[in-house]
Amino acid sequence: MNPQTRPPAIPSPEESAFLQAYDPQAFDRPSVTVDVVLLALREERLQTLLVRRREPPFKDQWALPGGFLHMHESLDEAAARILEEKARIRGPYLEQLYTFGDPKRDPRMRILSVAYYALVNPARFLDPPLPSDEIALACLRVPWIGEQGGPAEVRLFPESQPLPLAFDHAEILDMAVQRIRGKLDYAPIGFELLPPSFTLLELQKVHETVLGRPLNKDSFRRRMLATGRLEPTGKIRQDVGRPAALYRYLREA
Amino acid sequence: MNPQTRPPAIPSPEESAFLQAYDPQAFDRPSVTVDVVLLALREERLQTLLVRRREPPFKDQWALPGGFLHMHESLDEAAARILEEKARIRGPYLEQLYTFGDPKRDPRMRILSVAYYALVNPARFLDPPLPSDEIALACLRVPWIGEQGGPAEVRLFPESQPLPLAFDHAEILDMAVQRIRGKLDYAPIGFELLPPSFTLLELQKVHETVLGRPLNKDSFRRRMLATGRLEPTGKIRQDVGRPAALYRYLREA
DNA sequence: GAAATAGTGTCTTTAAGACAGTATGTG
DNA sequence: CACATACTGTCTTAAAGACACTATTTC
Repeated sequence: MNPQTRPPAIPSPEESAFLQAYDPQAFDRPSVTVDVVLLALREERLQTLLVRRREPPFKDQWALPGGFLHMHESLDEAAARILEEKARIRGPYLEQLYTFGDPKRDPRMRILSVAYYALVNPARFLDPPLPSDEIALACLRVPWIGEQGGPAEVRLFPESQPLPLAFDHAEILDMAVQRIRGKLDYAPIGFELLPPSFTLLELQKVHETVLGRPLNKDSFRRRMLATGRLEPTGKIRQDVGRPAALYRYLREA
Repeated sequence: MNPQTRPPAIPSPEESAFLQAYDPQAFDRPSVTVDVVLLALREERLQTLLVRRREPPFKDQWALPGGFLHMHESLDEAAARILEEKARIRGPYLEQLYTFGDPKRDPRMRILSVAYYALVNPARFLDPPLPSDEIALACLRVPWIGEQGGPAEVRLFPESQPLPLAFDHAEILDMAVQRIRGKLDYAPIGFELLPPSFTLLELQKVHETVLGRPLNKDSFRRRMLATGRLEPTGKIRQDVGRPAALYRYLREA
């Protein structure tokens, strides 16, 4: 990066004087929360982490894990903190999704939500047993395929009724699924939902579950191996049928 | 907001310890601005709208057009308002880009920037003549191809020196170019930079300028016509050489 | 007619899909 | 052995790229 095109680190004396006189409370401001769509794969289903609200509005309904942005932390740090607080997950794949700012999205007051989505291997957070009354990994059913929008449905158990979500969290969830589906086509992020080593068929099942449609096995193998980012670990998974080679994902180019 | 509930500006050592332990700023609010990367195409160059800052910080430097979010408007409305205020442009293609929230991105205080990008046909805003001292359509030069990141350089004239931008606006600009390049591959948004009717070669030149690389003419024509969203207007552009059919973009599926 | 751009037809190349056939484990 | 899954090879199909050729204008 060219330093010439970047702002100077130290303000001039003139600017320092201005900064001291500045009243940061001069204007009214919205509150800012960070909400996280955590996606994980369990039992061949896409699942998402929900927490039950203990206070109005939407008391006792389910919502995405979230919290207010602290003044000293970046947005990325806030998202990571919230995931660690609510689900004890550290260092997952985490990416900013969209910022939701409808003036009426929270009935109390003006609150922006900077939404993130996280992909995680569920083995990493089965430590505190789920589900409970407070927090649950809910099943996600997305009745549409491809990248177009559509309502995602969320259930506590595969056969129970769809849950209504608090605020505009259903919309946030929709966008998270839409985003990951679109991204899966050109970025091999499916492995983020798997343990460090996995077979090609496991990776394909991940893609199929996320995309909601079957994939051609031959071309999937070819495409994945052609990326050059899958390295055989040398080990073998013996399950049923012929043993399969285990691969590891190479993050560096 | 009641100022009494806020901590004093300069806490005593004892209070500092309290503040650190209990993080009272956790419920303080950041300011929120909306900044817009306006992209237009003039003279076969990608250009972006910049305004000169009249106040510190970064006084007299160029910045993206932006402003504080009003409490009654949505983020989309704020972006549209800012574009109309700064450049008198109404109803352009406008899409949220990313939210920038580094705690130190503004030296005054904590300010989030919800960034948008807009695509517009420059014929629509040559009404107030540009450039001036206050506002300019600056040339964009992006020395990298494809969708990977890289520093975008901005100049007032094609041959002048690159301008430093205020705050983290260079980073925002980088991401806007990255986003539109990625999107061009699967969404035919090039026509947003053109007048309502255009020839296929004009559309191809737009794609080439944005992507920074030449495209195959035959396959570009085929791909565009195969989308089924280009409708011949029946009219003809006579310029030099054989006249070309003019097309209009069909927004509905 | 020369130059320039528009548009068509077709061959080659490449990637995806389909599918047969072989390999190697389990019971 | 049957069965299940892993992997290879090859044929077909569809899209992209390359390129030759014709068409229609301006000069």
